[in-house]
Amino acid sequence: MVEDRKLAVLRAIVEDYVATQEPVGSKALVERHRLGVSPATVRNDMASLEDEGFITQPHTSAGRIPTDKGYRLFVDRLTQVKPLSVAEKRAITTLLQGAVDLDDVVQRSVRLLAQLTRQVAIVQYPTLSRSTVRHIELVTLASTRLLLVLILSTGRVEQRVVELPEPLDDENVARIRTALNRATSGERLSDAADRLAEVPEQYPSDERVPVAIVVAALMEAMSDHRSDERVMVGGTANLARFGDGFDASIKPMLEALEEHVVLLKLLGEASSPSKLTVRIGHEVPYQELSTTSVVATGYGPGEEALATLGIVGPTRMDYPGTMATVRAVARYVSKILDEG
Amino acid sequence: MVEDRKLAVLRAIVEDYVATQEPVGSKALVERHRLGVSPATVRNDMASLEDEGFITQPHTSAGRIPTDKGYRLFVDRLTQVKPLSVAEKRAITTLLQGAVDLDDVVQRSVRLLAQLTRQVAIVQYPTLSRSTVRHIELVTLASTRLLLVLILSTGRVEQRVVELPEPLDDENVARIRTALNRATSGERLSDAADRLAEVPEQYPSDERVPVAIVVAALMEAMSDHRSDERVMVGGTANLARFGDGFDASIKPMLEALEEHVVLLKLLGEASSPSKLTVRIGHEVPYQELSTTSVVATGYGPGEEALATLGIVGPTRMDYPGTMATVRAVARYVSKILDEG
DNA sequence: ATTGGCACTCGTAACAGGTGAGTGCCAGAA
DNA sequence: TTCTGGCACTCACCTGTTACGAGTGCCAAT
Repeated sequence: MVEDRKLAVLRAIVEDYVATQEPVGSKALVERHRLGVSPATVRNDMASLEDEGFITQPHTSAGRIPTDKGYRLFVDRLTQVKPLSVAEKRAITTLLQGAVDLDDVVQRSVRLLAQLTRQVAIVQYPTLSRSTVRHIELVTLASTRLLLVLILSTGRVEQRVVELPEPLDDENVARIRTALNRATSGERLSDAADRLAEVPEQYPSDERVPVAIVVAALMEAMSDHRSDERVMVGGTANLARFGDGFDASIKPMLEALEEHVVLLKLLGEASSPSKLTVRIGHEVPYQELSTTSVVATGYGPGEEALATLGIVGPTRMDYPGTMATVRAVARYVSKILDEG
Repeated sequence: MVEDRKLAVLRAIVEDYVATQEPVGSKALVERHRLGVSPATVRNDMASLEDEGFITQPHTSAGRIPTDKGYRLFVDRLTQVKPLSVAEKRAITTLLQGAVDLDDVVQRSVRLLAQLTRQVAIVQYPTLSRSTVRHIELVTLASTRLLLVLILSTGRVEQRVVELPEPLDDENVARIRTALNRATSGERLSDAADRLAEVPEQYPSDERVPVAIVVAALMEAMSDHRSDERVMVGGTANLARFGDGFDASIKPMLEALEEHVVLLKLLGEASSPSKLTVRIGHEVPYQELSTTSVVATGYGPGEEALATLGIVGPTRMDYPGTMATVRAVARYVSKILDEG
C-alpha cells in the first residue's frame, strides 16, 4: 500500500523531471499528479526513496532528481507499453517502404529513429559472418586483371581486384567461376571459406596458381571484419538539445560517435528483436558516457538477430516512448529484410 | 611604408587571436611581435584598420578581433605557403598508402584531414557523372530474377535487381551482356545512357521486353543522383573545441552535417586540385553558419577535379596551416586515384 | 610620423543582502 | 499506524554595489 504510493511518487518524479529537466519538489508533484495526499506525506516518501538510493537532491533545498538506480526501477517496473501514435506508425511504414537496397534501408532506419526519438540513432549493418553467399562473379578487366564480386544474402556486395601472373582466357574464367559458385553458393560465410580452401586442390598443379590467388582474395574478403564493424549514425543534431550538461557529456559523445568500435560496444550483443536492452548511466560500458543511456535491440530476417540498432541519449529521456519506437522500428526493418 | 606596418599589425592580430581566442590589445601586440614601434603607434594603426573594417572590438575597452573582411585580406595577401612538417607528410603517405578500395580511400582521407587540421573534415565521393563505365555484369539469381552490376572507372559499384516477366536462358543473358558492354564500355556515364537507349531497338519486338527492362534499370542507376551526393564526414569531435560561441554555431553546424546536400553546397564547385577555395564567415552560403569558414579544393586523377574535399571550422582558424594540409591531402589522394 | 601621458570607458570579479523554493521534523488528527 | 499542518532552517540564485584594470582615444611634445 505505502510501497505502492512510493513507487507512484518515483514514477511521477521521473516523468516530471524528464519533461521539465528541473528538480521536482513535493508541492509541484501533488499539484501536477493526482496523488491524493498532502505534500508532507510525499516528502516522507521522498526521504525514504532517497535513503534507498532511487532519487537524490543536487543540493539541499532543491527538488529531487532520479538516480540511475531510480531510472532502472522505473523502466523495470513502472513502464507500461506505450502504443505508438498513428502518425508514428505511418511514418515508419511509409519511410521504410521506399527503400531500394540495403544501404538505403539502413539509412532510412537511422533517419527514422533519429526523428521519432529525437535522439542520436545508431544502426549496425547486418553482420557478415551470419549471412550466406548468394553469388560470386569474376570479371576480366584486363588480360591479367580480374575483378571479384562477392554477393551476399543480405544484399551486401564486396569487391576485390586481383593481379594474375599470366593471362587467363575467358573459358577458364568461366570454369573457375562455376567451380567457386558450386562450392559456396548458399553456404554461411564461415563454412564458405572452408569450402573455398578446398577448391584449388581440384586443379592440376600447373593450373593452380591463378585459382589460388582468386581464392585467397575471396577468403580475405569474407573474413574482412572491417565490414562487420560498419554502423551508420544519424540525428547528431539532437545532441544540441542536451543543453545544460554540455561539456561533461557532449564531448565524449561526439568522440564516441567517431569511433564505430565504441558504438558497437554500446549497442551490445544483438538480442532478439522482441527483447530490448536498456543501459542506464553507469551501466554503459564507458565511464565518460555515464550521463547517457542506450536503448537497443537486435533485428534481422526471421527473428534471428543479424545486427543491432538503437539510440543513445541523456539518462534523462522518455524511456517508455523511446523503447516503443525502437522496438517498432526494429520489427519493421526485420520485416522488410525478410521480404527483400 | 605605413601601409606595410598596418598590414603587419593586422597579421599579428589575426595570428594572436587565432592562437589565444581572446581580443588582442596594443600592448600585448608589441610585446609578442617585434614591430619596433610603441603601443601608441599600434593604437593609431588599429584605429585606422577599424575604420576600414578589418578589425573590430567586441566592446569598448577591449582588444580587437579580426572581422571577416580582415581574415579575407589575411588569406589573400598575408599568407605565405607554410610547408608541412615531416611528420605530417609521413602521416599522409603512410595512412593513404594502405587503402584497399574507393570507400577506404575516402574514409582514410577524412580521418587524415580531421586529425591534421583538428577541424571537421568533409570528403565528397568521386562524382558519377564524370566517370566512365568499366563493365556491366548480369547475374541470374533465379529464373526470372536478374542482378545487374554496374562497375565504374572510379571503382564504384552500383547494383540493381530486376524481375522479368518470363525466364531468360543463360545464352540470352550472355548475349545481352555482350551487347550492353559493347555499347557502353569506356563511355562517360552521360553518353553511356544515350547508347543504352539504342540497344533495345536492335532486337526484334518479341525479344525486346527483357532487354528494355534491364536497360531501364541501368539507366536509372546511372542517373541516380543519390550517389552523386554522397559525402563522408569526420572529426565531429573537434566541434567540442569550438568552446565559447557554442549555441550560436555548433547547433547549425550539427544540423548541416546531417544534410549532405548542404555539405555539398558548402564544399562548392570542384576546383582544380592546385586551387584552394576559402570561404570566410558570411561568404559561406548559409546564414546560420556565418561564424564558420570553409577550406576546400577539388581532387581526382590527372588534374581533373572529380570531387571536392575540405574542412569546416570556426572563422577563427589557422588558415595557413589548414590550407597547406588540405592542399597536400588533395594532391596525395589524387595521386592514389591516378595509380589505382 | 612617432611617442609618452592621461583621462575615460566598461566588462568582470568580488562581495553583501534579500528572497523563496524546498526540506526535515514534530506534534496532533484520523 | 498513517497522514497532515505548521514551523524553523538551509542554501541556490538574483540583484545591486563597488573596485579593479585592461584597453582605448586624444593631445601635446619630440
